[in-house]
Amino acid sequence: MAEERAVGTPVLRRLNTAAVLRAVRGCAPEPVRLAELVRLTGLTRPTVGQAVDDLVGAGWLQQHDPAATSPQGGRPAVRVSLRGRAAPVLGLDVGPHTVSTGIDDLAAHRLAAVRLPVGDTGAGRLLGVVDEAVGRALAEAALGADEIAAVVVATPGIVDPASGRILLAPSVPGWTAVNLSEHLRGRFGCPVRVENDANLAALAVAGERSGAGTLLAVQWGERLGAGVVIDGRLHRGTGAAGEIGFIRPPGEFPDTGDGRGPLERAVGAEAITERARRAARDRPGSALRSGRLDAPAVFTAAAGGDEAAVEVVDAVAAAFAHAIAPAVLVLAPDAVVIGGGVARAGSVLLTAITRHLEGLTLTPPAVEFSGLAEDTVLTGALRLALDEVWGRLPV
Amino acid sequence: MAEERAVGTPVLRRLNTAAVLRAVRGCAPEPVRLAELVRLTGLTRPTVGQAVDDLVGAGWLQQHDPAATSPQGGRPAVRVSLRGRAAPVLGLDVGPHTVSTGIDDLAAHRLAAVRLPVGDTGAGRLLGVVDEAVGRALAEAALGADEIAAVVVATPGIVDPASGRILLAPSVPGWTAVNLSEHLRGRFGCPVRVENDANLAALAVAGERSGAGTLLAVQWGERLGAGVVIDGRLHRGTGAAGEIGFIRPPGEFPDTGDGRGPLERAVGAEAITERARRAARDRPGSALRSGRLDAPAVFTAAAGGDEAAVEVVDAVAAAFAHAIAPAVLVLAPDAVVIGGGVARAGSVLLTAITRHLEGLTLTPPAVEFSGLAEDTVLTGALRLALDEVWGRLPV
DNA sequence: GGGGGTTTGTTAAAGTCCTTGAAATACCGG
DNA sequence: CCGGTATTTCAAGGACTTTAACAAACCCCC
Repeated sequence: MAEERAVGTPVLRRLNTAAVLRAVRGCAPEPVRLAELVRLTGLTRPTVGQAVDDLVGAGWLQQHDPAATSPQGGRPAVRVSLRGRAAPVLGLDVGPHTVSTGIDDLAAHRLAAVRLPVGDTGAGRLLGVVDEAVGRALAEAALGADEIAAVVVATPGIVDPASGRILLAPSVPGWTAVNLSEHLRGRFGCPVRVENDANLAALAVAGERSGAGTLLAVQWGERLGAGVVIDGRLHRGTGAAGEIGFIRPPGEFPDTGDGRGPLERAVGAEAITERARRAARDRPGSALRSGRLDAPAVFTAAAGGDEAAVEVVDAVAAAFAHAIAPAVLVLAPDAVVIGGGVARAGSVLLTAITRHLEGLTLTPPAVEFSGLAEDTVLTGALRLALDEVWGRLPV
Repeated sequence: MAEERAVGTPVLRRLNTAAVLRAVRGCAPEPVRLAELVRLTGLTRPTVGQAVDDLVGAGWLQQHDPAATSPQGGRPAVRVSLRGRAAPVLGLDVGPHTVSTGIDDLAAHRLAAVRLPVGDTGAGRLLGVVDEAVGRALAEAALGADEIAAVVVATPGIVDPASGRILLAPSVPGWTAVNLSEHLRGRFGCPVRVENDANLAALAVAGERSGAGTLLAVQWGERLGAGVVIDGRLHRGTGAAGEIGFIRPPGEFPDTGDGRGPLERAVGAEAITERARRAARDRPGSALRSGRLDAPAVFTAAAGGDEAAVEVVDAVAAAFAHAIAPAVLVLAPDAVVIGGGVARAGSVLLTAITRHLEGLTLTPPAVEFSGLAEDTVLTGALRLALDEVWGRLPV
């Protein structure tokens, strides 16, 4: 049955202490006056005082000198702020070419950031690079592995929610055989969560926007992935949610044998280049025939009005819009945010996608580019780790 | 900022009383011994006693005679149960042909059920039928309109979550002009919520299954709609979530001018009949040429091995699978449950859809028929209304 | 330099609630 | 009529928050 927890008076203390801690977090990174906390939490002065004493004692908060800033005449206020090092979290983005890791403190301050290239692909080698990146980051933050409060790892492929095992990762050969979460759990004494990279990127994108609402965040580069964030929380479904790369768009796109999905073969960065190459063949005057031909070049040419490039962009936008339209109809997201390499395409692609989606959906979502840079996935991993820590407020 | 509620000792009482009430609900409709509640809630005897006294005083619980059932030797236990009439809820399913209404008590006991046909279509007339159905149901349950604690109305079309206005309802001409929620709010003193009918059906289907997980519940008849339920909660998105009828499947399906979406024109019950008619034309021996030709007949013929019928069913299944595959990839639901008229098709359709989905998705969901009967939508409306009441436990 | 004003911190008493443990109650079977 | 059993009732004790009054520290201004 619904085994409810017994509720005695001590629970009140827990609740109030947690409320105070959250209030302090809401003001981070600024130190807060206790009187301000009274106003924020609605609790009374003695209660807040008690809670703050407890939190300082447990290492969650640090007291500041009353010396600084005395705004109005009156007794100098005690000011407290988050003691970030109380529960630092580690994020890890394991990609086929690069391993990025970062350490954030409780207040989301970056304590360390390390990025290492992966020379030759190979799962065993990758694990070594992961270890080295983690070691360097810990050294940079001057922390021991046992001090880390939560670890979140981003990896391509599908992750089993329960075990953290990687079930499918076409882009890293042999990667599914490695039990990454097991490996890291041995090194850290805290929960280690492995999550799909596109999902974490979605979380990062959602963090940039307002909390509520539904978001479909697409990562669009050579490969395509997406994450669904509903009211600030990641939607995982049975585990493989957001795998838009395997949507089958109209038309035939032969299997490339490298594990890519149909949509990736149709509108991935490489496919865009290939489309442009074919389009340029029939257009002697096209800008696509001169200079280096890659996806950015196609978008630049389209922005300049080059007919062949515009056609390519429109075809790509149409294929993408048709592919995601059913999902947009079912989810009715507030926005579709596009990140990854293609996000640097400029507005040509955006407007085309918007136009096509308008004809295919009932309440067309806003279509936007993500403003986040290369470390989107890492940001999302750290964000999820922080959420995890804040979720189990161990006051 | 995060305006936290002040937490004093009285809050404890609220919490515990609510826990007791939930525990009683968990045992409904059976009366519960107080000692049992102590075990269920983990609270102590005096606390439970206090809470029960409060709840009986407020009318939420009713005490039973100790006369009945004395299982073991010992002092007869005080037994309490939900006083259903404390907060009855009213559900309303407004369809183009029928208006159904029902009243449930707190324990989800049906107190009244009224179903009225709508003679001629027309928004004004429909409103009159709604009023009559509500009036009859109230009379049947011997309740006044002011005693109802929550009202949920199911309507076709897209509903604005904020105002409750109907934004788009192709199947009922003029229906968007009627402010249904305003009309009912004038009659009831409680919250009135208007919700898309397919969404409510989804909620009902989810209620039949275990609580957690992601569910895509499709209503498949002349028209197609769906609802998304995630961990027991309805996903609305911007308001139009689940409108799968407007997915555009491959192939051309001319606009019929009655507001139907492309997928409805491709695989709706009527489209199935039309497909069968065309298939039968070329097959002199087909079972489809004899007898009445409608969707059930097609499925029956396919189950019997009729070649033309099998082809039709397979084509329909393929179109449906292709249409929802992108949504399945993005959502990764545990199950796709199909209700509505087509759900009585038998397993021919199911297996065909399952087969096609397996090739189109990474983690194919279970595809099932809903076991619920005609009043699925009404059940969902009542369920949501009850959730609403239980959500704002006004202890 | 001293007093008023202001803001904040401190402390003790009171109130509310939950818990503990012992005693009382009510029914059964023999 | 008497133990046995399960439940209820009652009173004392402990934990927490609140209220309210008081003390501290700083500013400004005369």
